[in-house]
Amino acid sequence: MADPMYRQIAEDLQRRIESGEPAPGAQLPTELELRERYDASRNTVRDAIKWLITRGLVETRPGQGTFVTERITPFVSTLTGPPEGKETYVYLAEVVASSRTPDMSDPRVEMQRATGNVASALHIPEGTSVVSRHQQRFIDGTPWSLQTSFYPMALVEQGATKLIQATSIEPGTVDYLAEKCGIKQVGYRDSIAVRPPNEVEAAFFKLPADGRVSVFEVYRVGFDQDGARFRLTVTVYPADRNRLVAWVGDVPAVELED
Amino acid sequence: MADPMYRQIAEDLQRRIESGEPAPGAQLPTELELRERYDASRNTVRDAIKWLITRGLVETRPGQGTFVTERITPFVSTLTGPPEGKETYVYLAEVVASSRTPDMSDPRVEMQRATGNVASALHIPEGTSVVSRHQQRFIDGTPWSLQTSFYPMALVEQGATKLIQATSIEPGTVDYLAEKCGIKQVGYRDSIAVRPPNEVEAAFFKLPADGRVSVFEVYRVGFDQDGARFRLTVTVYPADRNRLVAWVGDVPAVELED
DNA sequence: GCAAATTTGTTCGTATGTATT
DNA sequence: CAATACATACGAACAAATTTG
Repeated sequence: MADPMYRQIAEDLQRRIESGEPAPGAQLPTELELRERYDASRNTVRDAIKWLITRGLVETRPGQGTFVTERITPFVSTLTGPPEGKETYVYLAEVVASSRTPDMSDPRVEMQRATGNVASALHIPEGTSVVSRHQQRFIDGTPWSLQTSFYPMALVEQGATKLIQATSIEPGTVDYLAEKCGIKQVGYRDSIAVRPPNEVEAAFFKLPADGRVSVFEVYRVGFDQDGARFRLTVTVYPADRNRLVAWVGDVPAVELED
Repeated sequence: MADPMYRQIAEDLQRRIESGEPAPGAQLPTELELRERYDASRNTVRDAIKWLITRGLVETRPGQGTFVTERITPFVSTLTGPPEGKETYVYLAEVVASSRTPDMSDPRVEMQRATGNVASALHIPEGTSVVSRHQQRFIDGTPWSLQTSFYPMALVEQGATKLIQATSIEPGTVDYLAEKCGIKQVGYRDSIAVRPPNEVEAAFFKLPADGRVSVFEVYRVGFDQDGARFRLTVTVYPADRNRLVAWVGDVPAVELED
């Protein structure tokens, strides 16, 4: 008398899937067939399938059936780079092979008052005016990440007026701020957390509506030559198709591996 | 005619929880009470609660009720440090306050043949003999991470015999290998992924059995002065109570914030 | 383009088991 | 031991999405 029946069914299916039969992409027997095979009710079979869904082993498509999930070759983003560097580097099998590059939408620019998270990350009082620049980023058409950068409004007053224009800043915001305000980024710090996606994120990344796939949330704070914080960038990556890399010291170039 | 009823119930409850009523830790009305409030069946109410569980908003305790989950103050681990550095640094509110330190079990040492992941990370052929050293790590009694390091058996043959003893190597394995084999770690690379926990991990970290809370998996490969890979460390952290930090360039010491 | 068949999604009702107080 | 509350399991019906004829 060990596990409940739905767990036993789920574990039997899991063993079969992990042994490669049915293979990734292939369809499982229908709920009615499984009901007969395991001599259980359809609801119990559905509980077993739900358990497998939560673990990412299968996915269901209404009107079609239940399928073994296929492994995605992940995008690899490197967090570490030159302190004065512009953006996060990305390596991925397809990019390397076909020299495709990330693509991003024009920014949506908003004036906001700094709320708790933003204020404490930038070390400014809550309610301080900030500019937020929000972009959707794609790789080869696939939604890759959502990025929002926050800058104190004071920078705009110091001449960095492009910050409040809804166009990309070339060759990069860090260079632009150095030129306009004399702010040089001498370092940055990333803080990485994992959480379930909100509705906007789930829709953009086309994540399953059940909130099973979580997202990486990377807070990057930029420091200038005076040790002051002048920029916060929050980047959200779906955890099912992304991998982050950080390195220290003397290491060879990144290849693709585990 | 928008969402199904269980979603509407879930979203109503979510709004209430996010507005702070009921507060974290407090109990929700029982399933039977909710059944009456929303004029739905108990099963539909349970579907709504399942949806909230998946998103980490509530948890159920058999015989007691359904409760709003409490936020955990996370452990913060810093990935970046000196290349020749020994271990990952940890900062956390309680540790800083009461100067508590991480605590780890004696290693479980095994001789293994390198499988796919290990072999490709260490750039050795599959089947090569390796030593694995597995440790459980706690902070103030709380399960914090599971760590397994893999070393090519060749290092043992070169004199690093402590690798196959089931005791901690003080002051650190990196120092020990420098002394015994002349291998100096000049850099390392971390690769961070997120996945659902396996059964061992779920049990050790006391994660909910439904696989909802995922884990960080950090692969750290150490490189020596010849650019060769001599060590792979795989560390697994439960994502609900951990946060990773990486920094580049000149940044002030870490404080606790978002 | 439409209708039928197939398959999963939602909702109800009911009964019994198990954990906690 | 009894009461309470969640967990599991069954059966049934209809809805919604998709494919097929």
